[in-house]
Amino acid sequence: MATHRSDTPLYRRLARQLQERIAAGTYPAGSRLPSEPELSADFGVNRLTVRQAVAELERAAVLEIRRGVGTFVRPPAVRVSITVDPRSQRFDLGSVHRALPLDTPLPEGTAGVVEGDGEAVVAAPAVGRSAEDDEAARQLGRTVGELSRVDTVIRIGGRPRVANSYWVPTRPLPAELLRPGRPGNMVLALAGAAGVELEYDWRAFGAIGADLADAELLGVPPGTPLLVREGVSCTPDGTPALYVRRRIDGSSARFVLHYREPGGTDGAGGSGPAR
Amino acid sequence: MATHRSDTPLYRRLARQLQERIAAGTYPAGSRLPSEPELSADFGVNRLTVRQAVAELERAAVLEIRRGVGTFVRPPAVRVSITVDPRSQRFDLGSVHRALPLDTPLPEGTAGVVEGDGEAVVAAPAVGRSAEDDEAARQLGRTVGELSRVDTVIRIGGRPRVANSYWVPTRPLPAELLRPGRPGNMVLALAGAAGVELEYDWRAFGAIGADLADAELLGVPPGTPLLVREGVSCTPDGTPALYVRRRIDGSSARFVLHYREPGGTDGAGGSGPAR
DNA sequence: CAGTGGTCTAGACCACTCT
DNA sequence: GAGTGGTCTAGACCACTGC
Repeated sequence: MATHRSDTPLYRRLARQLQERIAAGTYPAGSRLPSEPELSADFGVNRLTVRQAVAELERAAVLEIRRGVGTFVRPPAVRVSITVDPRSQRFDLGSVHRALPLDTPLPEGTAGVVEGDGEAVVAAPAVGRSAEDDEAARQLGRTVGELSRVDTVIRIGGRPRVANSYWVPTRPLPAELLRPGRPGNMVLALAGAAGVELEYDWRAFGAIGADLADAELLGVPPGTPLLVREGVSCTPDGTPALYVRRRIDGSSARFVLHYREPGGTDGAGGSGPAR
Repeated sequence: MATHRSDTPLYRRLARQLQERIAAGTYPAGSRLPSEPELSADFGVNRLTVRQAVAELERAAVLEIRRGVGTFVRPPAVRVSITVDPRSQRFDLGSVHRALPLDTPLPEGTAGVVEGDGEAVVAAPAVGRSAEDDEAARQLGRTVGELSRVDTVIRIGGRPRVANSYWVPTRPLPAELLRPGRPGNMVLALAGAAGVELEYDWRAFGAIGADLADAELLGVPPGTPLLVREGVSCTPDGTPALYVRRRIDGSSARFVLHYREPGGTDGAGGSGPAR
């Protein structure tokens, strides 16, 4: 292994070999890889080099590492679909979408709604000089001093899956609304507090690695790919009234937008994303 | 540093300290961090521990590492907005959106459309037994044997930014259409080859770390957070006719969906996402 | 308890960038 | 050439998991 001449680093060649073995079925989905000391001996490289290769494949969602247990080949993704209604500011949470054939058993922890699910306030931080606060002020056409902010977390299937930050040009907000732990749909609560109706202006989708704060909120390692959905909602007369920024654990959830009416011909035999 | 008792690992405490210094302005945006040996000496930890902390902050898009030069505090993101028209299958590429105050200078390499921009074929792989191929077959309600596949890359601002895979139940496809390097909008070409019109059925957004193949195509390190946009388009009678899967470098581009008509009141003084 | 992955150190050599 | 980050090794100790 170490004798093989190449300009690509050893750990990446090792990662490629592991991925090839997975694709070839040598390590089938769900199976345990040889332990790090074993791989280290088999390939004749240091254990740290093995770890570097394994870490890359873990970030690419090819492997799943369970501390004290072993490293496993990830089965095909099963993710929560979050279906968005463009009219109301409402999600349809908890619909489980299986991305692969129907005979794949559901992994544990991906089932439907459980106790404690839903949205809850985690903090109401002062709107200061963070880059996010400045961005919110810009998007709403206000100064940071005019804004209030609320941070929430949405739990699905018992796990925190979405971290949210809301900025509104309403100050002060009712204290009850900001109480940590307060449950309930925050968009509706904010619209109610401001006494306005809200309509989508625009929404944008991006992807970023979890920073240290989001990693803690969502219970994932820093750097985990997060789906970021941000946007502005307006009152019916077009005044920007809400800037939202949501961070979603990318490996466990996805946003689905439907363009055709439900009940139409489904050529895939009902196997499309849950609605 | 090393004497400080805590159950959080040393490298993460170091990462947190670095992030605090960045937030506090000790290391301003765009500035160079002390070199790894310097940080190693300053904090009294091994260089590998420093590297672990820096690597986390790099994946979280807080730092940018330039080999042989140094490690820098990332300036506020400037990203290409990809605006989607829900009717046609068309993008509006190349519109640059600045996420932060307007006096921030544009970094190099983020300007408008340059030579070589646009979509080009990179491969027409056989539709075999990969997990993606199976998923495409399932979504289109076909067997893998009935499908053709084309992979393309879209370049914006001179850099590859979007990797695409298309599956269609048309076989064989015209050889000219599959020629590596062939430029032009692939959705339109595929619709033309099949002699049909295409409408959106659904689109889903997710986030995932780049696997080894996508990392090479996009010129980013494996594990880089990618925005994944996938979906099915139908013919007007509702027959699934195209499954698309796009992977977009999350740090440099985002998808924008507009819900209000253009020309309406823009309370933010025209500072919203490019249209 | 044995085995797994997680962290940390010390030291070495290399490839790259800029001057 | 000097300084930067990139890779790799050897060895150690720890925390977690499951039997």
